[in-house]
Amino acid sequence: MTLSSAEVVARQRVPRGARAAAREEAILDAALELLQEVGYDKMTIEAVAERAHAGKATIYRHFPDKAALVVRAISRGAEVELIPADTGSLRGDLLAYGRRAANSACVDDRLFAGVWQASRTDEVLGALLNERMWESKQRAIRLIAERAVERGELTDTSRIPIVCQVVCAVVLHRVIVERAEPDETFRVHLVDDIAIPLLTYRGSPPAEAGLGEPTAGTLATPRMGSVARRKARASTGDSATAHSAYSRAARKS
Amino acid sequence: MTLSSAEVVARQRVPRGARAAAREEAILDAALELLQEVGYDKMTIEAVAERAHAGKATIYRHFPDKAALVVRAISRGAEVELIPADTGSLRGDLLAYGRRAANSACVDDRLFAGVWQASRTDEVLGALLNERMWESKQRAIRLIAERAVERGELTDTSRIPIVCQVVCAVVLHRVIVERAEPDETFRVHLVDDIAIPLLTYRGSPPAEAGLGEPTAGTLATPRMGSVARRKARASTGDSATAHSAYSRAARKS
DNA sequence: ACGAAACTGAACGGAACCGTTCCGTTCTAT
DNA sequence: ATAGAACGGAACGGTTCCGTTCAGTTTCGT
Repeated sequence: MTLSSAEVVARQRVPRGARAAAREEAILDAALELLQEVGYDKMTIEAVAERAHAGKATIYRHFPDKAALVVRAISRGAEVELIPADTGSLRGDLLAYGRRAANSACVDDRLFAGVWQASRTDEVLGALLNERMWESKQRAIRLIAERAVERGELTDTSRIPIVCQVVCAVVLHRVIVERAEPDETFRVHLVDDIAIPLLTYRGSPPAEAGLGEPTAGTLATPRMGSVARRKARASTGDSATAHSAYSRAARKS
Repeated sequence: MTLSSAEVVARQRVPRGARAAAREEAILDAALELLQEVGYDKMTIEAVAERAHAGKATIYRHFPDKAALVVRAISRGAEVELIPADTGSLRGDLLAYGRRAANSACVDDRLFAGVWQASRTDEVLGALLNERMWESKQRAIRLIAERAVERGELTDTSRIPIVCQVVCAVVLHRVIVERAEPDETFRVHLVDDIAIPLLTYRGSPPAEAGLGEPTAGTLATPRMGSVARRKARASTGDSATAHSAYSRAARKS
C-alpha cells in the first residue's frame, strides 16, 4: 500500500552497472551528433539506436522519452566549463581562448540552430541552451576582460558586456549564416577588427538613458527562467561595476 | 506524340484568374506565418490550409509539394528591397533604417531559425535564405556607409564590411539567442555602442596577411551558389575599395 | 445564363516515427 | 558457476503527416 515516491514515479528502473554506463554514453554521443546533423525534429530514436549500435528498447530503458534524451545529451557537453588560459596579454588571451573554443563553438552553434525551434516550447531545453550557448561564453570573455583590467591594459570596463555580446553574435553568424568555420583568419579578424576596437573605443560612454525591459510581450515563448541567469551572476561575482544602461537593463530581467 | 515540355512537366495546370491569385496569396501568407511560428518540420500542409481557409487540394493545385510552397513563401517577402532613407547624417541613417527594418528583421530572423535545418539539404532554399537574411541587409548598411563617405563623415572605408557583418550578427543574436525584440533601446545601443565605434575606430588597419578561404570543407552542406553573391556585388558597384584581407577573402568565394 | 473552372471539406493509402512488448543472447555480480 | 540483470533485434499498435481523390458548392468567363 505504501509505495515510495521513487517506485511510483519511476515505472521501470534505470539500468545500473558498468555496461549500462557505457551504453548510455554511446547513446548520448549518437544523439548529440544527430542533433547537430539533422536537428531535433528529424532526429529519430531509431537513428540514434542504429548509430549507437543499440536497441531501441535500451534507449527507452535509460530515458523516459525523446525530450529527456535530448536534454541529457545537450547538458552532457556543458559539464566541463572552459577556463580561458592566461597568456599575459588581452590579445593573447582572446586568441588563445578562440583557438580552444573554436571547435566546441562550431558544434554548439549548429546544435543551437538544430534545437532552437524545439526550445521555444520546452522551457528546460530553453534554459539549457541559454546556459551552454550564451552565458557560458559570456563568462569566459568577461573573465578575460577583467584580467586585462587587473593588468592595466584596460581602464574602461563599461564596454565589456558589449564585447561579450558582439563576439558571441559574430561567431554564431559565422557558423550559421555564413556557413563557414571559425578558422584562424576569422579569429584574428574577430579579435583585431572587432573585439579590441570595441573594448578600447574612447568616445562618449554607453548611453545612460532610456532603460526599460526589452519588450518580450509579443514573443510566443516566455522568456528564460531566472535560474541560469542568477547562477551566472553569482559565479562572476559582479566584479565589473560600471555597465551601460543597456547591459544593466538586460541583466535585471 | 509531340507534347510541349510544359504539358509534360506540369502534370496538372496551375489555376489562373483573380480568385486563384487571392487564394495563392492567402496560402503563402499562412505558410510564412507558420514557418516562423513552428519551423519547417512542424509546419504541416493541413495547418496551412486551415489558416488560409483553403482546402488541401487547392494547395496542391498551386504548388507541387511542401518544399516548393516554402520556397515561394519565403521568396515572396524578399521581393521588396528596403532602401534606407537619407536623413543627412550617418547616425540618423542607421537609426532610421533600424526603425524601418526592425519588424521585418524580427520576422526574418525567426524565419531563418525555423528553416535553417531544411536549408542545409535544399540548395534553393539555402540560396534564398542567404539573400534575404544576409546579403540584402549587407547592401543596405553598405549604402548608408557609402553615403557617409560622400558626406565626408567617414574617411576610412576599410571597416564598412566589418560593420555590415557585426550589425547583422548582433540583431540575429538579439532575436534568436536573447529572444527579445530589437526595440528602440537596443537599436540606439547597436548604433552608438557598436556600429559607430567600429566605423570610426582609428587603430592599425585591418590585417593584410594570412588570407585563405574559410575552410568549409567539413561542412555537410555545400557553400552557397554564386548567383546571389554576384548579384549583390553588381548592385553595390564595388565602390568601397579598400577592404581588409578578411573581407576580400570572404567575397572572393 | 450557363458551362467550365476553381474551390472547400472529407476521406483514403502509404510512409514514417514514437513508445511498448516480446524473445533469445550476453554480460555482471556474488 | 549461476541467477538475474541488461542487452540487441524484431515486431506491433497508434498517431501524424504527405499527397491524392472524390463529392458537392461557389465563382468566373463568355
